[in-house]
Amino acid sequence: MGKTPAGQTRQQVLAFVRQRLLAGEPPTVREVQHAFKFRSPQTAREHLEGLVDAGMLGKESGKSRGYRLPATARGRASIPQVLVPLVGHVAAGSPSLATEDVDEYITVRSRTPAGSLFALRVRGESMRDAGILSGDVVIVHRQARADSGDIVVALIGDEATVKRLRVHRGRAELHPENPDFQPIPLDREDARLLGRVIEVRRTLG
Amino acid sequence: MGKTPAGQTRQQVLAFVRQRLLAGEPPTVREVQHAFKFRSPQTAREHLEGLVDAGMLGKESGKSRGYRLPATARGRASIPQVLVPLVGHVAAGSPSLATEDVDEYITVRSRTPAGSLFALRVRGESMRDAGILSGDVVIVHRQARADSGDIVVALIGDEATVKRLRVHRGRAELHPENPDFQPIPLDREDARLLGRVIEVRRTLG
DNA sequence: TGACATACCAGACAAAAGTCTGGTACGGTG
DNA sequence: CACCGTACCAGACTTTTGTCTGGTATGTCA
Repeated sequence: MGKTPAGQTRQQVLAFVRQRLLAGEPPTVREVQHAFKFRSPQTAREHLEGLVDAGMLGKESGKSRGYRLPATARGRASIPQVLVPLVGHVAAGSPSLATEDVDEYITVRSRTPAGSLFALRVRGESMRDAGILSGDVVIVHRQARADSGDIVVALIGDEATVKRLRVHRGRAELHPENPDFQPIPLDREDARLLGRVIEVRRTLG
Repeated sequence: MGKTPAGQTRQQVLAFVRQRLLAGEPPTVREVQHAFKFRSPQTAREHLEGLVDAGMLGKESGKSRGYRLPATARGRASIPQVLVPLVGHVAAGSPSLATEDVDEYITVRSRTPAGSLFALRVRGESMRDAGILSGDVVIVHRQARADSGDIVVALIGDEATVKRLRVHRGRAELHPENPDFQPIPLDREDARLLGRVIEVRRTLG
């Protein structure tokens, strides 16, 4: 019936599927069918399989909602975007996601797997001279070790704090970047390194 | 059988589902079942539905792979994301995109239409005390006017510069936030306000 | 003109996945 | 102790979804 010019519908199908995939909701064949008012799921399937054959879509065959972004576009060209939880409170116990209350998710461009990143809102002015102000959001890569000079997040007792790590005469210390604050030795019993700050973000009015 | 302490498995199920959702691949009930080696899909379902009842998960009932992030987490996430061009060089002529060379695009969460935003890499230390360092990326909302106190981007001659706008005795001035630099009056012939900085980003190592 | 490709449809089958009924086992609690 | 709630299981039903077979219509190109 209403035949469209060659390749035109296909591009629109690709755009539709891509959008859904980026939203985290892979569409079904029939969802594509209805979005384009096809009267047969097969029509949608032909477009989808065509895009897969052309390498413009990936697919997990047989599984429901199995169409994916192509492996090429994910691995090579651009740095993938991951959703990072902004945790309002870092629990003293486990560094796992489950025990922290998540306020919202932030999109970060990183090659790091999503699970190993979290975001934290900074309180206080102790890192002022490093350009990290109160209210800023820091993206943190979970890691138990860091190099001297790295800006890190550590758990002191029950509180998460952002400082610069300095290894001074073989002893690790957390150095604030503000002359009003004092360094904190990291070898305390109740101190633990949570991760390294890989990005800082600040929103202005 | 292997009964686990109350609520423990549930938290792990939540972590599992959340991770899958963030990866853009919502799991099926049976995928959860197998991930936790339950012998009945119903067991997985009970945990999932429990998490939905507790408001920790959302769900599109009946549909396959229908579990979602809870509405609370999505509410803010639903602020649209726009792709903002990171311009390497701000042309002296027009403030339009076409004449600027775009290095890459950055994802920003903003209700502002995409066309009215651009991003710029900061050079120099003139805004050091405002927490904006050399190499930082600022997201700028194009606007010809701004309030006193706003951090703005202005074109001075052929060069874009980031400063704080101060209206001082009726005269607009661009104030650096670094005592080593001098304020610049904005009423010069070759000066023009490009926009207001709405976000600052810094990537560390 | 015929061979071929694209775009689409009808209707069905089969696998995947959501859902339900009815259970067992264990721990706490009045 | 009986009672309730949590954690789990077996097995089946139903819907959703992927897939297939066999078609029509239209355009291109030798």
